Amino acid sequence: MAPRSSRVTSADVAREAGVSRATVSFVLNNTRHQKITDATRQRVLAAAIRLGYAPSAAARTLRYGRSDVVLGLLPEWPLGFTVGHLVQELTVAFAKRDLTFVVHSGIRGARSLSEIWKTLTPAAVLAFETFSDSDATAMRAAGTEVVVALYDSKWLGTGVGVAGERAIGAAQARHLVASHRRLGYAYPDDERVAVFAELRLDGVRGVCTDLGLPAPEVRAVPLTPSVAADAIGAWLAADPPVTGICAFNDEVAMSVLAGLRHLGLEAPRDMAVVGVDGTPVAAVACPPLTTVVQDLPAIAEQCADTVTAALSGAQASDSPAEAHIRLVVRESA
Amino acid sequence: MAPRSSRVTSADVAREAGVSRATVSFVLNNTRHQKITDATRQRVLAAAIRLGYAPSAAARTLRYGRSDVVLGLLPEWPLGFTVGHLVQELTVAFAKRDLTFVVHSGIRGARSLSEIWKTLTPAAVLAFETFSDSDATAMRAAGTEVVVALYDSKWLGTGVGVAGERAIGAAQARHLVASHRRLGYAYPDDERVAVFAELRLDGVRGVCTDLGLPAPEVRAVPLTPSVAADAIGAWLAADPPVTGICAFNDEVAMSVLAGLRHLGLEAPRDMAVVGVDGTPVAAVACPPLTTVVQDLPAIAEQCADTVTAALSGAQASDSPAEAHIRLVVRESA
DNA sequence: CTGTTAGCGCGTTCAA
DNA sequence: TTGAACGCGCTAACAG
Repeated sequence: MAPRSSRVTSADVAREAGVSRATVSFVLNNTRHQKITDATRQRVLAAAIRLGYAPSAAARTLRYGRSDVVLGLLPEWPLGFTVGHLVQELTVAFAKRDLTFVVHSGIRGARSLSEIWKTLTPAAVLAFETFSDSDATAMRAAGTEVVVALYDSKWLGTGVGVAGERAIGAAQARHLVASHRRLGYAYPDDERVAVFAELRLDGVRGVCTDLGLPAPEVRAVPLTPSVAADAIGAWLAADPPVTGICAFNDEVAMSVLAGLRHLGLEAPRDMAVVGVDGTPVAAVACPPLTTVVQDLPAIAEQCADTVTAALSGAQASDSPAEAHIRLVVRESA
Repeated sequence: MAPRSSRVTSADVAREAGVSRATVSFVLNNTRHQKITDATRQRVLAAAIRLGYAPSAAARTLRYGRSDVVLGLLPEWPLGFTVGHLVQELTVAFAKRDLTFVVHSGIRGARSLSEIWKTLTPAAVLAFETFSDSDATAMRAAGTEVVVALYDSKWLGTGVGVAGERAIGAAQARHLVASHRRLGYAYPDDERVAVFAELRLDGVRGVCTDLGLPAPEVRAVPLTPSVAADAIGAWLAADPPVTGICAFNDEVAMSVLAGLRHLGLEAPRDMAVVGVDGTPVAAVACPPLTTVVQDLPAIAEQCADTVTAALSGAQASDSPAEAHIRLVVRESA
């Protein structure tokens, strides 16, 4: 590592304003129960601006034990529209609460979890996937207060995470059961998203059970039209045939649509398909895709609430998962 | 801010191993020209492990003047598959070089740029969009060595950024001119990606000019089939008709395909379309989309090389933009 | 040759 | 309002 470069420090400001470093600190942090003359305050503020003073976050972090960073740990699976959007909303939500949200991709080959939080000393860690107990313990020991895995049953919130995913599957199923007696589930061809897929599938199963319908017929549907066509053939060959498909997400749903075209069939006439995510392309699918969208700004707000509450030792209130979910009905179902 | 919690420090390790804190530091950093007995070394290492010692990054950063963080500043526009993938590859590339790559979304409503780098004291900042000179100056003054805007003409590399985007447009055009005399450019319906769109369009223009063909006919194509159909109508009504379309990206390309279906037309018979990005859905488009993909791992490596070179005061070598681009030919063109 | 002492970097805060 | 000390790791200079 190279040596540091010049920097304006609080000592420089103190010298410029003719006061002590302590006074500079008091003024800049509006410390209560420390009476500072208005004249002194102005002198310090002016000096700070004149010199372009920027407090060292490192020193602050060293002192407090943790930074104002909230670390988002992204999963290894491909990041699409939804995760990107959620990250943006989380960034805004945390900014409102004076926290800096940064994201690190937890991809294999990247740095180990411990190296990352050691580097950042975050106030809170928000992970998509579960991490080990030892990691969690170590983080807490290092000063990170909140440690949350979004898609883990340990997560407290009901509006996001586990319950939210179930509600997504349920919403798909409820739309289809109006005109289809037998549902299928188009499972993603990617091990890494299995956690999600299982939860959403669970939601579909729940609706089927509640209505006394047969359990959904699960098939993996990769993003290859010909292979998707095979899955469709099997669904339609069942007795009674499976005609309503809940797809894991819009991509998988569009693959089902491609499979239908491959067989010379048509949605929703021969088979109805519902996706998840409300990606922009879903609107230009063939036919335009009916899909379940989540209210990501609301989810982000709730996440941020939970984290800030935990940071101050309180408990945040939950909002129901259903409130965050909406069905966009287009032509595919 | 709440007070800090307990933490294992180098002093604890020193006490446990029966040596001074200096010795602990020497051992843990493999400091040259400081001979440490193997026995002592083992004792320190053992103590560190036993206690679960994790050096404070804040203290290190305070000492060195900057952290080992490389900050990626994401643009405000929607983050899709490609940016997500690039972030993953950059994370891996920087990890190889012992740097921690984190990303912050520069969305409106988020924290100001200055607050972010003050918080992180990054070794380098990698931005997708240009930032102001005052920001750049302030960052350098604060100890951040490298400050780069990827899609800015100031960027040195030829393989990524500006030159890369031009090469993408050129690749699209070169594929189409084999069988189409008049090209169209499907421009995105989003102000925020105009920087990109202009560069890619420039690449298309260049090929047309070189071959003595008319300049590409530019039309905005939103993600609405009926509106896309209008654009297609205009293209086909031209004299001679525009029959080869370079789309800004796969989404826009798929919208063009939807517009064709809307008119009862078919690609590539009535109009050929080439996308950009190689998104997974492009493979299940109707018809499957021909698209230009970038070698993101290679681009990430080159970015990381440039940054590390700059961090050590050297100059990295460039590789040509064309080497990072590949055409995936499917059915749409 | 091996290991220690001492002080720095910067903002915060207690005691005076 | 301020001097002094603290948080934690690094390293030049020095002692054994």
